[in-house]
Amino acid sequence: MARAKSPSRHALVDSALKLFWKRGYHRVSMGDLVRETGVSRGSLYSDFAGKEALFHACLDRYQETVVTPAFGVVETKGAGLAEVGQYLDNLLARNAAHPDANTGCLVLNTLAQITPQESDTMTRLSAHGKRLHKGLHQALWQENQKHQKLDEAEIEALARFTLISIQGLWAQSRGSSDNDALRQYCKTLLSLLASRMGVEPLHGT
Amino acid sequence: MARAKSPSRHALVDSALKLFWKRGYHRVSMGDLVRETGVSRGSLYSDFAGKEALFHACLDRYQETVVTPAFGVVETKGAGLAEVGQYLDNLLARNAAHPDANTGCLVLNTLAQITPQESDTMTRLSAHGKRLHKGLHQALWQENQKHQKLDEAEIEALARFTLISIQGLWAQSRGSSDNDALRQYCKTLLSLLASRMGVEPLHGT
DNA sequence: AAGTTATTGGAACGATCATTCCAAAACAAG
DNA sequence: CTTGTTTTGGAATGATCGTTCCAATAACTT
Repeated sequence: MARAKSPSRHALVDSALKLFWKRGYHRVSMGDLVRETGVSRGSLYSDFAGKEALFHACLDRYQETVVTPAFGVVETKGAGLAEVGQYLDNLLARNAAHPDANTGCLVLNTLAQITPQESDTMTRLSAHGKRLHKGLHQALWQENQKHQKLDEAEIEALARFTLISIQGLWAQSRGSSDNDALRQYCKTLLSLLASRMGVEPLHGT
Repeated sequence: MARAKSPSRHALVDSALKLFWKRGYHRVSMGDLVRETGVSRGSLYSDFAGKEALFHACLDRYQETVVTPAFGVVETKGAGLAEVGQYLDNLLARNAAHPDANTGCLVLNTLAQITPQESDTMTRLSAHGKRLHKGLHQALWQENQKHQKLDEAEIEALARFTLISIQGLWAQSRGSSDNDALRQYCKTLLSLLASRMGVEPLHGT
């Protein structure tokens, strides 16, 4: 059972993910998906319950193939403010590599496009937010261990602040391809965090 | 010519604006607009070239009736960091007043829902961004006059930073109705700006 | 080779959408 | 009341969408 499909399941989902990412859930039709993935209509519906189920597979794959490679550095034990900076550099590099297609963040794009009624989708989106918050909190906490300048509540506030700021960064990256502005923003964010935490100013890119 | 319409033109646009704001451009049908505004299909199409033209009228009205009352305080001559704080408080109050419907910001919602092809719409959206940036820059510049701690480039960077941060705030306000988190975020943002500019910590709400 | 199973391409369906059109109703002026 | 003008409600149009269905085709198995 479950023979190998002509384009492997991962390749299929990757193609669909690319489409959803660029155009948004509602602006991708099943016809588009058939054309882009090279998989027939019938097969798509036998592999996935429908468009939404396929999209959920894409959201999961997005976590694996996009979020983890970029954000993993912040989630590693021992990560600190420097790793947050690495993560931001990673974002900037990704944006600079594709100056034409400002895709932004799939999760945030989707958040603005669906209604709270689509709760299965919503669950995945808020899980993403929790993941980022947890990682940032851990990194800031570990950084603070070195300088002992802030208490737990302040670390929590800073983590939340960083999370929301990064969301703003993503939103901005969709509207304009002005990479210098984004770079400047990241630099300011890091510098503000550093000075609040008592870290020597970083030699940023 | 141009007799008085049964619901005045402003009332019509206000109803449409409310719908677009809550559900997003693509999720509002002309049928919805007919039902909600109480204006017939025929009249809608004789008053506006189509759905997009009506939406543009809504975007303009949004500037007048939402952005200006909230952001005007930052745009007044002599405004400083305290007025930025007032603006943020205003946002929080608005969000707390409608905890059920997390509408977020109409402009940012739209930004995530349209494609760059719809350039007439895009023009209005980026005008909004320019307006906010200009107001923030002026307020920070004037604040800096009092303390003379930062140079022009740093003010510019801080203004951009604040703008993008506020965009993150809006994005966040759509996903969760956790008003405490938003309040904490605003407090952190203000506190970071204050310490960077050499302002005595504000006695926030 | 024939027989069995998986996959295909596309037709068909029902729903929804923006837009157009127009006869009937409401209204204003004479 | 009788014109002339607006406004209305809804039918008609053409397009797109997600989903279902199925005969034809391709791919394996024996």
